[in-house]
Amino acid sequence: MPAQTFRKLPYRPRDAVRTRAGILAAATAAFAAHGLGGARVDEIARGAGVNKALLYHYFGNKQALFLAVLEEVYANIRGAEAALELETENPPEAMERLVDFTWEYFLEHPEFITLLNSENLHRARHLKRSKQVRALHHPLVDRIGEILERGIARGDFRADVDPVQLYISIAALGYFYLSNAHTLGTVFDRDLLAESEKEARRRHVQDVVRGYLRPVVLS
Amino acid sequence: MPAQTFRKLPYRPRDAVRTRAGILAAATAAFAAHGLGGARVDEIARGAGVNKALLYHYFGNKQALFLAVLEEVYANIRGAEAALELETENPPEAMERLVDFTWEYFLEHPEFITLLNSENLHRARHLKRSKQVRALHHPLVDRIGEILERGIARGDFRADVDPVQLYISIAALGYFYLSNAHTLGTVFDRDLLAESEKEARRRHVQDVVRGYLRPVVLS
Amino acid sequence: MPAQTFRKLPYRPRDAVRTRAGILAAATAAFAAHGLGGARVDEIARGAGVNKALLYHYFGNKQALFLAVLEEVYANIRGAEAALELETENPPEAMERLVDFTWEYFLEHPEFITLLNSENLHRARHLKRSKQVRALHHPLVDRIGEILERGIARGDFRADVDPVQLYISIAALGYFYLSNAHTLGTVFDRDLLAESEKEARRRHVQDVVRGYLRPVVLS
Amino acid sequence: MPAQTFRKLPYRPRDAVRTRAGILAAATAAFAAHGLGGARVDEIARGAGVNKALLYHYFGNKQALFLAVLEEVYANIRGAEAALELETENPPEAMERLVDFTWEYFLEHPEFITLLNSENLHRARHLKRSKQVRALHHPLVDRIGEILERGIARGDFRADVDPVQLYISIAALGYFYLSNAHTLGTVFDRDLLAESEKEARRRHVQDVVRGYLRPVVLS
DNA sequence: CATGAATGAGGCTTCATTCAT
DNA sequence: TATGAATGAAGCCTCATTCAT
Repeated sequence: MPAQTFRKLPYRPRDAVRTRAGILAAATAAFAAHGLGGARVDEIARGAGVNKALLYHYFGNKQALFLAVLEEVYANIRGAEAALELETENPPEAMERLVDFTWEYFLEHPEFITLLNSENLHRARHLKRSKQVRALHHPLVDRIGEILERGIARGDFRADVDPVQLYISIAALGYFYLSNAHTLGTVFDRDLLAESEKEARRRHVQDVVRGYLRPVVLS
Repeated sequence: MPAQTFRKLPYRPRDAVRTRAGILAAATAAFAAHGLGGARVDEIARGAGVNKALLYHYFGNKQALFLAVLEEVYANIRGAEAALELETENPPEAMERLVDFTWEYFLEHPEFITLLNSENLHRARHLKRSKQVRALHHPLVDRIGEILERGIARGDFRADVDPVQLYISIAALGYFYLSNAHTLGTVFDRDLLAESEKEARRRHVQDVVRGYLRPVVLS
Repeated sequence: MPAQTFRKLPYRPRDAVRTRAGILAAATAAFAAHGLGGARVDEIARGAGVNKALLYHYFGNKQALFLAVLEEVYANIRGAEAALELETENPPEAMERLVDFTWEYFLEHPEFITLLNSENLHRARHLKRSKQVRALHHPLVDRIGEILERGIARGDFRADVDPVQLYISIAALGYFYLSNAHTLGTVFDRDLLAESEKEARRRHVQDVVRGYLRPVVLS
Repeated sequence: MPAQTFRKLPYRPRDAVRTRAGILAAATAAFAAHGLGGARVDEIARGAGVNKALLYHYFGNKQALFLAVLEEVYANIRGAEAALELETENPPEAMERLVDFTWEYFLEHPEFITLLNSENLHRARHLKRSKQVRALHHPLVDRIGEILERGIARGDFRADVDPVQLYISIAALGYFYLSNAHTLGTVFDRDLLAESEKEARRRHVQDVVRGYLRPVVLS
């Protein structure tokens, strides 16, 4: 009840930047929890502590707001990723770091998963309109390519690896597990989100990627 | 089954069964296309060529209908899977068959993916109520376990593999690619659903699984 | 309060034709009173004693409902007009009847005027989509043409009259007076809608039309 | 008018007058295009290049702004009319000039028509509050009365003409044609706003007024 | 078994207007 | 004088569901 007190009293920010960010945050939460169609504009406005009309003033409509959210979460993950130290002497270690980062990012940002699922249900209709998002991903592919090259040169990795395929697989192994944890947990009767299970999955994913990348030995 | 039957015209028995199946088919299509929240009861009824009230008569409400759809698609995939010949002499080949089957099933049954995504958005709320679905999955885990055992015994596979983790990974590598093809295709600027790309993915998935399962060689 | 009683109790018609007509009537009243933009769907539904959703079920949207109203009022005026006995021996008398009818119709159907004004504000956007309305007006032009021909032949009328221009003038003299009675009354400080004034206008319109149609005498 | 004036930059005096006029012009355009209810305060402010709050500062509210617009357009038409040279030796010529002026004014000021229609939809609620508008119209009636008197005295005109009725008819013949051009054009399948049609209408209106005013000849 | 008619609740969006500076 | 930020009220429309036959 104190929160209310703060919101009701003269805490109307009148700070466009902060208000906009607040709306975006509330929208991210709502879209993540219920999907684009399931989220309620009313709830978002309430969550941001503003009037619905203001939301429309800033973002135009629900779909544009959804796109803004998508662009932000993409910028966030790629931003965090960019901060990784991957240009190490040791390509397998770099790869391990990338795998760990990806798994942990999904784990700590469940909204990323639901948001992308929702966008895919709509066949990426919104994202396709984005002008920034493509550019965000070139560096990622380049960096993975460089790690692979160095690793192949050193004999750490097998030679025939497509960086995009590899990245999709790294993501897939974590994303699918988390995205579908509820149905998988139900049908396999196993609490996949228990801490120990999550740690087991992390190791499994590392194993799969490492195992796959091992050079092929001819007997 | 008196005179009425004749007076009221083509009242073939089993109509009820067929009508029910028609509704289920229309519902599958609608839920797959738009998700649970996005599908319209009106559209389902129209698609099945029946009155909305009849749909309620048969299934009670939208959510129960959704669960019926889920149960059906799970039964379908597990049924097709069960028909696979995996008890071969050659465990790597059996594994390859399972991987191919899984990839191809997802490819040919895109509804399976959207339906599960939708159910996961709802944290498997409906599926948890199902009494049949769990039983459906025991054989799957058992069979994978058997293949692994035989393969390990023969030195085909590494020794530390959890069948459930493995199955989740096999599914993940295909499912995520297809489920997120639209966003991935957009951000990587690549048509992941082109025939050649799909075939490349199939090979990649095989490579990953085979690579992972290779016994660990100590130098 | 008895009306309510009837509406609230099992007087849900379940008679599609009657319900539809009721909605149309309520819509006519509302659009006439407030224009297309000013009328409220809520008010229309309440006026018809039905739920808003039903209105959308029958008419699709507000604009389609507006068009349905327009088509109905046009059909009504042209229908009433068609019932006039104009094929008399005496063309001036026929003309007089048409003038009187037109004036009185506008007087007794003020909704016709506001509806058309509203549609003209929208540049006839809705009416242009109508398939029926054009056909409705051919007979009118033909009949006026015939009266004129006979009158000219008999020396009752001047010779150079375009039937469409004439009809527009006959309508104009009454329509504008009634349509703009409020502003005209205000600026000229005169109650143009008093009974005596209306009767005076009727005579004036007859005078103008008769005066105009008189054959031109060369001195 | 101290230092501030120089510090705050181009604060020309009389800006207020110009700003007000700009708002009025934008409002006239918007109300003419969409009616009172259909016009958007936002659009008016944008059109005037000012902040919405300023508009409220100057005019109080939308309805008061609408009244201001009405008063201006009435002042404009009566002002232009007053500049006509009607006190000629030749009453029929004076009448012809008035008819031409009226027609042409409507033609060149379509906003006048839509604004009055909108005000009449509201039963002249705003205009009735105006203190200036009534006074504006006395001279008009007087002048028409004088022309009529002189013409009757000279035997140019019939004797029983009410100046207000006559003016209303002169206005009606042009106003209704233009106001309802879209619906009339649609139902009669004729482009009433083509240049040739407009010129034909002008001549027709002149014919009707002249024909009506001709003295009644007793055979 | 099957249907057409009807509805309550709620969703997205718009808009005139006011506030704080 | 002028502004950008913010809002309450309401408008159009949709949707899952029920009723009466």
